[in-house]
Amino acid sequence: MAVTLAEVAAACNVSTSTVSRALTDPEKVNAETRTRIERVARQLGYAPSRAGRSLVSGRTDTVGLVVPDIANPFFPPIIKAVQARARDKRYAVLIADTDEHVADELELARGLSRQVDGLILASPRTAPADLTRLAQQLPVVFVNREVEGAGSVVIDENEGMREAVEHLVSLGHRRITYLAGPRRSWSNQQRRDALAAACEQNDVELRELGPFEPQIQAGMRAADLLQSSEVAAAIAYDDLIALGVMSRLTERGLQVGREISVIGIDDSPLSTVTHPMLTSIHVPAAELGSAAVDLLLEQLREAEATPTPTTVKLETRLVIRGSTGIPPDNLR
Amino acid sequence: MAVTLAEVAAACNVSTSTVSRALTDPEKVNAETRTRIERVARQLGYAPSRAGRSLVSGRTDTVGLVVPDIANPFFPPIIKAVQARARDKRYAVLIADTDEHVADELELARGLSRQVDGLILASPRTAPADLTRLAQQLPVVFVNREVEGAGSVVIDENEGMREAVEHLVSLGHRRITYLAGPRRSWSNQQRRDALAAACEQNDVELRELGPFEPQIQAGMRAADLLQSSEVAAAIAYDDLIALGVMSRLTERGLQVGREISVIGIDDSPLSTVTHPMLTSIHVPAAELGSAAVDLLLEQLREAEATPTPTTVKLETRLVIRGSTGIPPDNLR
DNA sequence: GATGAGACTGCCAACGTTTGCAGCAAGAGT
DNA sequence: ACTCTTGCTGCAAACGTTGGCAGTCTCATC
Repeated sequence: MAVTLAEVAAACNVSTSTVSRALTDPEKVNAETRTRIERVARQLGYAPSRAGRSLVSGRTDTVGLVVPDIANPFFPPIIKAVQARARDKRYAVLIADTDEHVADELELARGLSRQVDGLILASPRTAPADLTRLAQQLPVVFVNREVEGAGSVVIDENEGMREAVEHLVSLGHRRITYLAGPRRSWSNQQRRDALAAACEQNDVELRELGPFEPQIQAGMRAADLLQSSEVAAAIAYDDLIALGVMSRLTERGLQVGREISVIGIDDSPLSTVTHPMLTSIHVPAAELGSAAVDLLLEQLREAEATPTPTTVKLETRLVIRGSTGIPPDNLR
Repeated sequence: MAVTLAEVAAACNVSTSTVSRALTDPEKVNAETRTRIERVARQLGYAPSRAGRSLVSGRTDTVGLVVPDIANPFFPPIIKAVQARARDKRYAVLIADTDEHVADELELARGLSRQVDGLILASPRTAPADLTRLAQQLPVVFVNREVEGAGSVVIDENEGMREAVEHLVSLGHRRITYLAGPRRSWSNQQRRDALAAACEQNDVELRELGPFEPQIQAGMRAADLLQSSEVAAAIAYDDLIALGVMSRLTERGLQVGREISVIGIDDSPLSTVTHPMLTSIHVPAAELGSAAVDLLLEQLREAEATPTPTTVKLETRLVIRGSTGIPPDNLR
């Protein structure tokens, strides 16, 4: 079917080994034969069989990527960055979507682990022990989560949160509601802690509603709860929740950015489609993705040597748009 | 490293062939030995090597999926459906994103073609001849595009467009502007034709602006052009353009749904986050994805026999929300 | 002219799986 | 007692690639 080394070899009157070397280890073979082989190979449309190669090398030149929800606009930029970086390094990417189903996460990762050299898990919600065990079986890099004994790329929410709280305070807010993400989510913990610290420091009262799934629908539900409270400023676990909140509040006749302020996290492309546009804490999604690939490939290179579990931390910052403003007098 | 057939065989005192048969062709081996082998295999955590298997079978049990832009909310539902259906059938999915870069499309597809059994190309913009040639080299199914000699899954925009035009007419509109998609896009042609036919039938004047890339930014640009025209109703090539239009118009103080009506196509999840919510022509994205997989696997089964290039056509319908309304008196 | 070095190249085994063929034992039919 | 079937199992080849090892040839050196 496809052109094999043997056919190229026959056409050149050399052995398969020579052809193999000519194409992968150019300086090991006579310049003249090499160019001849290269020409014939190109002419015949030769492409190495990945199966044959990986059988002997033990590698697959493929990395796996597990995300909770491709439809969540936070992830596509990460996915794109992962693919781009992987492609640069001649790796293919297998993607699995768990559909926010925590139970499938580990199963999908295990399934993938048979056909990849390493794994990138984005925002996993599986129990720490299981993740550590997984990381012992093959190189794994976690995005948005720190795991014992494995590499990870995380964001530091503190700066962004501090800016967000200071922004609200400067507008006159003294009370903030946190619209929490999934209960067992690692990044929900991080964000909540960062927000609590920032509130403490600025003498702001912090309340909490939730948990909510990172979906627009959940945000709409959150809006109703929020509206019946006495708080005029909300910071949501992510943009989707924030957008759901905005959508629902607007629908109910409230003016977001005047009567109530909403801040999201992720600064996804969607932040700019609503009116008013969503004030959001920017997360460097693309960097998250490419850093994860770099870290993973590093681990692959070191192989069995020292796994050196590194954590890369990326900064966040507030992007102010129209969804935040001065609170009404009665809620200052 | 990983557990192999040979190890299981040794542990069971049988040959590798027997183990292989026991696990893939159960009725070919004695019931007793089979259960013993199955037990040991599970115990040892045996998992077949995909490389070994595909070397002899010639298959990879993987399908490729090429999309123009993961970040475009139209595609995630398709991707999810493809993955889900493929997983059911024990296939893995390799995804490639062309970033709307037409030139990369074919290159990515070719690269993928070496490691997959078949390919699904979503909304390709490559020239027909190249696509036909690609389809001759391996099984390919096209989504949102009909290609000579290859299977495809497309949508029939006619019904949805008819409903959209009738909806606008019933509100009092006599003029509609089409915000065109990319010039060489097959589905742009389809949509434009369907719209033209519907306008003709309803005695509506049709104008056109564009072309625009399917991105929110482009929609914003479209909004300014639209606003300076004398038309109070627009149907956009897709939801992203429509959302960009709405966002920009709202920003400039116009009331979408009153002073101007906007209709999108795709009915993506985003349609409900804006205010007013976007009236959109619903496209069955999930069905598009699973139908594509079904069609592709069918082609794989038939193998070299008869490629039988089938076209599956899915229906569209209008979903009325808040972005459409009665036109102002001076623009009736 | 013998020796050694160096540059290329070919042979062959190995990777893990599947599968056609042959072997074997046990039982059925004559 | 003989052959024939039937049911099960093992042998060995094949898939395409890589890489260690050894072989050949050329050329310089003494």
